[in-house]
Order: sequence, then structure tokens, then C-alpha cells
Amino acid sequence: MPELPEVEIVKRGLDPVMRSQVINECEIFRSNLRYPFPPDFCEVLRGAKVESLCRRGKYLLIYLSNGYGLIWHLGMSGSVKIFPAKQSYPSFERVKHDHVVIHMQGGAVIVYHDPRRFGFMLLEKTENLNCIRPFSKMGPEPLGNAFNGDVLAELLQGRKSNIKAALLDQNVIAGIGNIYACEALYMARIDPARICTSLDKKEVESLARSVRQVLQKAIQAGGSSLKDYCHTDGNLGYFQHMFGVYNREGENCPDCDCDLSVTGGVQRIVQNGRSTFYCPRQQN
DNA sequence: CAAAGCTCCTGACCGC
DNA sequence: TGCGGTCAGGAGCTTT
Repeated sequence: MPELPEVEIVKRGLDPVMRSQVINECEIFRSNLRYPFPPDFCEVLRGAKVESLCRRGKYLLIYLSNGYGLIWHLGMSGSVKIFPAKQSYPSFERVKHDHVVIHMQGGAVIVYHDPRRFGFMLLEKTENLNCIRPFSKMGPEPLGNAFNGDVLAELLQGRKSNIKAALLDQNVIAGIGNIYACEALYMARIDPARICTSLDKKEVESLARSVRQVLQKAIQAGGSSLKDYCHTDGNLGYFQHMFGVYNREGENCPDCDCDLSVTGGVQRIVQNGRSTFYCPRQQN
């Protein structure tokens, strides 16, 4: 479940093997992931030099010298593996669910693996990238300079949904998924069921700070590895060991020492069809 | 327009 | 041991 921190870690892993390097060959092993590959997908990549890589929300954007940008989303279960030049000879073993293989001129091989195939790769002219969906409507980067309590207050202005759903809406803030929405609300000590408009200025300030902090800490920890996610070198992130509430139903949260037989510990509820984990004693 | 529901997919897990 | 049912969730689409 790659969210902003996991995509950022993937980007940092890809950068040294892709930036300023030429793509020698691209192979796809099925015609579609979530969406069909563009018909000229491999041709556009082949021979192109990678100018730069960036992350926008949960998206990876790879800018090519031929005027195209590769739009790459890891969906729910996507992961990227890099086989450095020395180890890629004679050839790596392609395993089940390896759908895309990119060969760099220096010999490194980049493999996209995605069992559930919620991920996708698309192409778009670089000049159009900011004008097309989802980027044209996407909310601000929570780790960017342009994000703070005032901005968040403006974004939540007049919203009638609960605050958890708002954090998950990519048109409000970019990059937050279910894990970090739960963790940010816990860190800010805000009940996930609160309606956006009911939050006062102080709470919104606290939430904006918590969003930034939880994402920064997760990046420092190499992201969260649950089920499918791992780094480009195969190592796991360890932020899942630092969860306060996510996936911890029935346990004490880090700031509670209450009697579990009385309080039941961290609760799991369903909001908008998604699990929410929270501590009723800390978040209200 | 906003908000909520539905859908895609596979593997893990559970109960019998 | 096997088998069917349920769950997980990002985001586009549909419905309200």
C-alpha cells in the first residue's frame, strides 16, 4: 500500500540508476495493468534519456529527453526492484507478477512487480502534465513549503465529510492513504469521525503539523512494509513498527496504560468503506 | 459541485 | 487438506 513515504523511497532508489541515464530497452509482459499500456509505450521509452525523476502525491513522474513524461502509480501492491549492473548478468529470474522490465544502458535492470495490478504506467507530453487529471486537481504536497495550518484550514473550509475522508481525498492533500491518515489523526489527538467544519483553528494547526511529522518520520524509517511493499534493493521499511494505532486493534496505544479488559484498547471502525484505527481515550 | 457507493485484482486468512 | 467466503485498499467512475 504505497503512500507518499513509500513512493518517495522508491524514487530515491531509482534516482541513481535512472537520472541522466539512457533506457536501452523496455519489455512489458501483459497488455494492461489497471489501464492498458499506451500502444507505443516501449517505443517511447527505448533510447530515451531520463532527465529527472519526481514524486507528486503517490505518483512517480519520470521526465524523458523526448518530451514525454512517464506517469507511474504503484497502486496497492506495486513494488520496484533494481538489479544493479554487476548482478544483472547473465540475467535475473523473472517471477510471477513481474509485469515491466526496463534495461538501462549501464546494465542495471528495473523490474515492476504488482500482484493486484492496481498500479499503472501512462505517458503524457511533459508540457501537458500539470494540465491533466489527476494532477490538475491535486491538492498541495504536505511536505512542501506551501503547506501549513492556514492552508489546511482553507482546504477544509465548508467540507461536510469527516476529517478522515478529507485526509484521504487527493484533491485536498496529495499523498496520504489509510495508514498515514490514521496515524496523523492519532498524533494530533483528533477523533477521525469529527466533521471537518467542527475543527477549530488550533486543531487544524495541530493536524497540519502531525501530517508533516508522520510523513517525515515514515520516510526516515524507510516507509512501512505491509504485505507487498519493499525497497528497490529488496529491504523492508520499518515504520510499521512505529504505528501508534494502525493495525493495532485491541492493543494499548503508546500513550495509554489502561486496562484492556475494561477499555478494549485501540478501536477499529469502518468509515466510508475503509478501516479506521483510533484510540477513543486519546482522540476526541 | 460534494459526498458516498461501487468496482477492479490477488493473496492471506478464517471457519468448517 | 481443501474449499468457499471475506477482507485489504487507490482512485476513477457512477449515483445521489
